[in-house]
Amino acid sequence: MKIFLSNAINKIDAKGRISIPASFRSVLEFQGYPGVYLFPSFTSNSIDGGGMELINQISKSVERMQLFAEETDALSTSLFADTYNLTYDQDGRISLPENLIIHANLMDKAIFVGQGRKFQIWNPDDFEEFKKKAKIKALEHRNLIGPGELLDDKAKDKN
Amino acid sequence: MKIFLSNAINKIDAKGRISIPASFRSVLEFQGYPGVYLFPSFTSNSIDGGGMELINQISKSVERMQLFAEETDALSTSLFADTYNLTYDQDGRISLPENLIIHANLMDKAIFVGQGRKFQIWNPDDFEEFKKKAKIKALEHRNLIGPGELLDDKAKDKN
DNA sequence: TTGACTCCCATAATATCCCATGATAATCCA
DNA sequence: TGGATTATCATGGGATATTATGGGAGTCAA
Repeated sequence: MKIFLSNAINKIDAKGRISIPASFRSVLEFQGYPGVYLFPSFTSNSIDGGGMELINQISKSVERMQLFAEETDALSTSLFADTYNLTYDQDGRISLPENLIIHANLMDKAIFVGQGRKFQIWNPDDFEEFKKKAKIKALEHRNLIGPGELLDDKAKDKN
Repeated sequence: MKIFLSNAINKIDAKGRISIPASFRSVLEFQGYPGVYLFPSFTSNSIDGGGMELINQISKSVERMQLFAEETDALSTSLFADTYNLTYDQDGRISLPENLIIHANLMDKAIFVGQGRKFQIWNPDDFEEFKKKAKIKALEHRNLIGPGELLDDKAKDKN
């Protein structure tokens, strides 16, 4: 298995720990390192997460942009300053930094949502909200996906 | 054999397990991995299923998109958050996630329906219902099928 | 010493492994 | 050909492994 799939609601315990879903852990470990990279999402009140491959991809895109030094600094600061590299304990749990908990409005539960290359961590209630809108948006942008794959005839007919 | 053909009604046992038809399994394994990818159909109360080829196609489409954009998050959430990669036991059985059972209204039986590149899992009663309507629609559109062509996606895409 | 963080173990729920059985389909052979 | 023997398959169930989670005890730093 090599991409982040499915979703799971896990509990944040009294010590502030939360289990990373086992299937996500196996993706992280497949990428070569038993740790996770987390940072606040740019576009929503959620946490973006991924493994080595995601961080490498981000680094490369920054390099490719060939910006002036100060611009690169500014960009990489905003990208990496709030990025945390956390290792989980032998039971697969991490303690989320206060920073991220606030950004994602987390209380006693959080949902891990697979998004392929990366995943997100949401307050379950907020995510339900987002998911409804996401589905509508996804249908609007279905042309970005190859012809005839996922959204079958009925969806296409809505054009 | 390399595409999903024919159909079979199998039982969901007391533990929630169901056998994937042997002929489907051989297609999945032909694609290189003894596991199955399932997600709720966008357009009906059924489950879409396929193997590595299906998921690779989807992944590639999303990889081409911008990493940090609302549209990307929306689309990849819709595509991956409810997609499950299940491996079957040595008897060819899987346990369906609660999520999918609810979406497809499954009780104690389910029908696997081959659709070429992918397949669907239905509540058998719902599928009968759907089939009736599909047949009527097919008759209405029979003129769209050119000589010597089958009712596959290539033919349909000509719409 | 307090609080934050690990490490380790316990537990309950669930998922998976492994073997047995009955049914059906395929093969064989006189 | 037709009847018997084998395979293959779906399914049942006991045993085992995995997972999420709770909590005790140790470590470290301020």
